[in-house]
Amino acid sequence: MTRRPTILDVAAKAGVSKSTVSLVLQNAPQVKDQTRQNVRAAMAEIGYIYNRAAAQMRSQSAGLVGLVINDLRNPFFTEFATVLQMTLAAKGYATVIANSDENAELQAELVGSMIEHGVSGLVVSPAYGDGGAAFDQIARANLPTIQVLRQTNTRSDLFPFASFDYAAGSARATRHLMNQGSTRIAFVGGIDGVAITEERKSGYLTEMARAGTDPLTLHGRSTRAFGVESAQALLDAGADAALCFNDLVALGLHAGFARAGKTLGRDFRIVGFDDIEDCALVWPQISSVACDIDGFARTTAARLLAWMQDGTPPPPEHRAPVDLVARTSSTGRLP
Amino acid sequence: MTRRPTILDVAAKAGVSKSTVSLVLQNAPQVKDQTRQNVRAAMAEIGYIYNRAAAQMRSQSAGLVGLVINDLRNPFFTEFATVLQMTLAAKGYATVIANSDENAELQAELVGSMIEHGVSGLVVSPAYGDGGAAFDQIARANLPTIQVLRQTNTRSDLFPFASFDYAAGSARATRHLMNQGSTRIAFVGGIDGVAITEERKSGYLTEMARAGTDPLTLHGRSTRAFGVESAQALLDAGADAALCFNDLVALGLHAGFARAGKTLGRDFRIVGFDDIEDCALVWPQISSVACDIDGFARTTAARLLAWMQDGTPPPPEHRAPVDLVARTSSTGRLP
DNA sequence: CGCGAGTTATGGAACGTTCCAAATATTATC
DNA sequence: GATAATATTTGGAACGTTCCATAACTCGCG
Repeated sequence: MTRRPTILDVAAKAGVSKSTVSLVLQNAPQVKDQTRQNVRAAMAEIGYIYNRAAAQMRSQSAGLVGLVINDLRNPFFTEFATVLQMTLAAKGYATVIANSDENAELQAELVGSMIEHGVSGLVVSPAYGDGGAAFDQIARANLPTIQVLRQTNTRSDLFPFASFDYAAGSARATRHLMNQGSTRIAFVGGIDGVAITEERKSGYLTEMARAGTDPLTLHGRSTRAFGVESAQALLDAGADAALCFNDLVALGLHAGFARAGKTLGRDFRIVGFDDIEDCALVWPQISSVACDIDGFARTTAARLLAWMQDGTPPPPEHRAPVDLVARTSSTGRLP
Repeated sequence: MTRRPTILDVAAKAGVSKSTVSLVLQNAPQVKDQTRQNVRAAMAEIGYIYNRAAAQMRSQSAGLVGLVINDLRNPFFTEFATVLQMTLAAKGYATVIANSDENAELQAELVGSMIEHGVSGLVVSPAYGDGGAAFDQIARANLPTIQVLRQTNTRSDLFPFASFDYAAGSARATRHLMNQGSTRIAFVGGIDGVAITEERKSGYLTEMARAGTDPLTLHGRSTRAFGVESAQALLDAGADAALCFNDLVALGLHAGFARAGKTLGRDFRIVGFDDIEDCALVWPQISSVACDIDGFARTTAARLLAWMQDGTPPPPEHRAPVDLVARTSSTGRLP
């Protein structure tokens, strides 16, 4: 096994200097087309492989972006990660994706590893808990970093925050349920006290207060399993509708009510949050507050790129609009 | 903004040579504990950040592993990717994850980019189509690479293949449906002619032949949407049970039959494939051929590590056992 | 105190790029 | 055909590590 060819070998083969080869590699405009072709041919012929580590060492940029997600198994985050990765790949950046699994310590380690790998920027959906260590490292390395979907660090000059306008979405969904005739509306899922839960609950609380009705909240982990369990609890509490913290909870309720022999949209109304694909693919279909996660991921990628390349940081806080998608689970109408 | 400190700065601070600092960085045993501590303290004090690019350039290893997945949005693959990444992270490797989105051309690009980034090994669940370019590149770079879950390249000496024993699983599931009293069993989903479809179908065909019954296949994309559509087609064809290509199709059928007013487990029996979490979290619960994807991911990580570090390649072909999990959708019994 | 055998620590030479200033080739202008 | 202007190419010096051969310590023992 012979050693990998370098630009020196390419240069020798093509009869030019290594500098010229380097220029070709960087698509510099000042090389003659003829030369460029010769060099390209030489590269192909000897099977040259670009050594990014060497380039990075000299130029301080690796064409690498880090993505740390608190729960990669959640389809909402998976979709975000997938679209972000694909958008960045189209711009020539590779993405190091890691799942912190809601573990702040692990998150700090992952961030450290990514910084060592020379990422040029980071996108973080932070884990709950003490994220201090992770963000300190980032601050020290002075890396463009966007906090998405959750904000655990309030230094929004350093770590601008981008998310959805959850409060507006939950208010909208609550009014929708009221308009459908529901009177005992519950809020289900989300861990009490956590910022995102409070946001997604705030619109609900506002609307309930305005209507003069007492709120009814059932907090817990935002999983299908929790949703399954909660169905009976809701019936026992005399609720006739629920706004769910996210679609996983809604899907859980969906199963729970099916088990209890209740028909969604008629016996009980629910609205989910995030509008993941599954909502339209179960029966009855689930209404949900739609977050355009694809568009959001693309916007995030664009902002990160602008920050990394031109040094223009995104606004400290950004709220993408959300939209209510009414389906059978809240309207009772079949599509 | 001052420049990042290097080992030279650390060395100066700690009053040792750069070589010693390097030794400490590599946890070499021959440095005195006292010295090690001094160096560590110096690093902490000046906020030293390890420069992996420089290290990689010299030592030819980046502590990076590439993972290319044909469909990262599929929960089955997401789970695999997540566990693999976390297992590798525990061993000090960062994972570059990319979604080829079933696009062979994109896949080749992604693989190229990963090789340039100096990955020490690859795990690929290949896209259908001409994967030649991607595998040629890998072969040229001579990188340990495991093909998982799908095999598009047959050079199993270079690209060992690891997957599940699908044929056994589908036979098992088919017999199970027969034992429940189903007589017109269909196979639904999977693209005709594709290797994995044939595998997952083979056990079904064998058992049907043995029972002297004509098989009934309904091929198509392996998505929930296809499953939703297929429910009516199955009823029209007079089927009374279905073995699904994967759980997404089964979940689609689940919704489709709910829409048609049919009760799974009584009016119609289905068994899915992969046993993703959702199967137990919908109602009625879906029977499925369980693939221990977590264990599989961990095994894959271990084999890749062994190959990268000790040069011992895994066996050319590995089939992890599968298990049938019978639930309401095929037995009619409530849990 | 001097010696040998370990232990620890060290300076210099890689590694394969990019960057820079300067050299050389080409073209336009008179 | 000479000169200026522009287009293209080029060597050499970085970049921050690891590796290697060698140097400098430390200790026990005669």
